[in-house]
Amino acid sequence: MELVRIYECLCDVTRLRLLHVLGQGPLCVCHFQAVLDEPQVKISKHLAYLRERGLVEATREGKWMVYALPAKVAPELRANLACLQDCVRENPVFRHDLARLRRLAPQPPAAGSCGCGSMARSRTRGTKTLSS
Amino acid sequence: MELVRIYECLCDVTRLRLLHVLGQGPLCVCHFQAVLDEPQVKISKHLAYLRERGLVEATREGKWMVYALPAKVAPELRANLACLQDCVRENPVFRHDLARLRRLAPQPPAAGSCGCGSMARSRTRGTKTLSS
DNA sequence: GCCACGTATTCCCTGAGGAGAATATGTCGG
DNA sequence: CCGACATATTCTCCTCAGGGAATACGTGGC
Repeated sequence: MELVRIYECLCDVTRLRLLHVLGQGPLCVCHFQAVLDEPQVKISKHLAYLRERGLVEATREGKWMVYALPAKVAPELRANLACLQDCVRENPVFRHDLARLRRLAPQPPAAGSCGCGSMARSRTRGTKTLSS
Repeated sequence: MELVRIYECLCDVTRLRLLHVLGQGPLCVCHFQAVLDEPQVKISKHLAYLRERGLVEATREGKWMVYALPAKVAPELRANLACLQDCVRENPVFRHDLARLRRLAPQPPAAGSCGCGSMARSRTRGTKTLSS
């Protein structure tokens, strides 16, 4: 069942958040880190998971990997993504993600720049490596 | 995340089939066995799984346990069940389940009878215990 | 060629979950 | 009380998934 593979992808909050944010447009990993405030390895692994199963596609932009929903989305996936967007519309976590996304990139990141360098020093984790 | 719990329930074909069939109305375990053609333990465990997570409710009818979608379904669940019904509409397995369901119970099983006794000797599994 | 940066992969540990066989529980009819 | 039936639970085995730390890889700048 193809459908089951999709649901397996939706079984994790991190992945839900990734997909939800991707609904707004393509994004690079460091942006995801900043938006979700989760460690790099976590983001990266979940994106790999989604990629293996074809829920997202990745393209290299210089040093950055930009992830996006595939150009042609299967109907079942499309339906479920719509359903997801609908279900989390009022959820604080997901709203917060969108808020941070907009704060980071008022306009969609232009290909080739990504803007990652200019923003939030992506700390590796709660390790207070900063301001110490 | 409440939503994640729902998706976890949708990660297994057997459970998808159970929920799909339940969309047609309440059903007892032996009917499920006949409709899905799966062993008793499998059906039973997956129903228990769904029940723990509140996706289905169970009531005893004499010797039979009748499972049904809960009276009040949470909006997220409702949305996802609708999405599911939509996604599997053309899937052979799920269509087949519905076909067998209709063949077994042209009219919804009356509470108190269940009709289980009158129908398909529910074999425990592919074990050819019958006609030998 | 080396370094810094962004990202992916590996390793290790832990826990969940699916399958089946066997067994237990609950309910009814006698 | 016993036996038949419907269903649930337990046990064992196995695979997969998640988390984090450490490390590898790829790219661009000097």
